Amino acid sequence: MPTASDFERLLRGASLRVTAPRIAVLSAVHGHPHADTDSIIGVVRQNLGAVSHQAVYDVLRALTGAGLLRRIEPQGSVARYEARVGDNHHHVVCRSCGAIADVDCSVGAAPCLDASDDHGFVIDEAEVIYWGTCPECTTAAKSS
Amino acid sequence: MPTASDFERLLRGASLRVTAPRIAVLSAVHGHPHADTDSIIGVVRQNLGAVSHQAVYDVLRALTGAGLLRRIEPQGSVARYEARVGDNHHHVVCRSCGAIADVDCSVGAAPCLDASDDHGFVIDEAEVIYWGTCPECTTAAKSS
DNA sequence: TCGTTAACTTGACTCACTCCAGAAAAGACG
DNA sequence: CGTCTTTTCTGGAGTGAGTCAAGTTAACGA
Repeated sequence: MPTASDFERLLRGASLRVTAPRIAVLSAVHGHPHADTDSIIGVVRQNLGAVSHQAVYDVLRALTGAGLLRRIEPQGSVARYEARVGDNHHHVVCRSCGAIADVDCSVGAAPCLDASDDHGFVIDEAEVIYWGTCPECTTAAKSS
Repeated sequence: MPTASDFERLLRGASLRVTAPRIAVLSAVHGHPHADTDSIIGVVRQNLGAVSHQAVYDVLRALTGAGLLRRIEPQGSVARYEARVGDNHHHVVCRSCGAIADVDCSVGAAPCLDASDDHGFVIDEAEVIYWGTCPECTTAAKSS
């Protein structure tokens, strides 16, 4: 778990101003991967007291734009954020409870980066989402 | 392009009642792949006259549930529907204009279906979204 | 043709997210 | 340190895709 000064360095590295809400948001996302915006707001408020939801939305967008955070939004779910960036990992989503887990790239590096027929598109990223059932829900389904 | 009776057969095959709105929605999605809900409502109304948006939402959900349609919703876009189902194809999305194109599975069959570490999840589907720039936007960017 | 049950209509409502204008704070520069 | 400029934060109103609920209508099997 990085410290506040680590986050400060991150922000400065991205030439972003260092503010308490930003540190708090970074910290919240590091501590709660795949949290939705609402939970993040909750965590930030626990640490800082009153912070407008607007500020959190702003910060999340700024940090996402700067590449410090990654935004993921599986179907049927609200936007979620995570702090693991730059390592091209993917996600498994539970169809039943919506839980999300990280998955590293399966087939070596950049498995599916080449589409068979790209229609002339210039492709720069392949995003993979695995759909399935998480251990808890699998167990629950069996026992019912 | 399938005919109305083809759609009727599809519906009966899924043990769904055959109604005008359903035929119209199926037809609209076949004719306009990757259309968003609003456009679908527009097309359906052109063919049928007044249809409540609720009905279209309902039909879309019923047909998606029955596997007759597939719902896709890339980040930052509203839900879109397409009629190609069961052939495990994927999509390229243009970052700039949001255009969507179909892409067949690149690496033979079910390329990325196995995650390296599945955290105990039972995975049944891998969804791949390629992000890039479509030909039009690439050209536009160059000439500017 | 009749009854059951699924589907459709209408209209209100929710909720994530955005827009706006003004106040406040951060960083730059002398 | 003090001032100036720029960016960020606050609070509140607004937007829009999608959902809920109750009542009516129509499909389809008997």
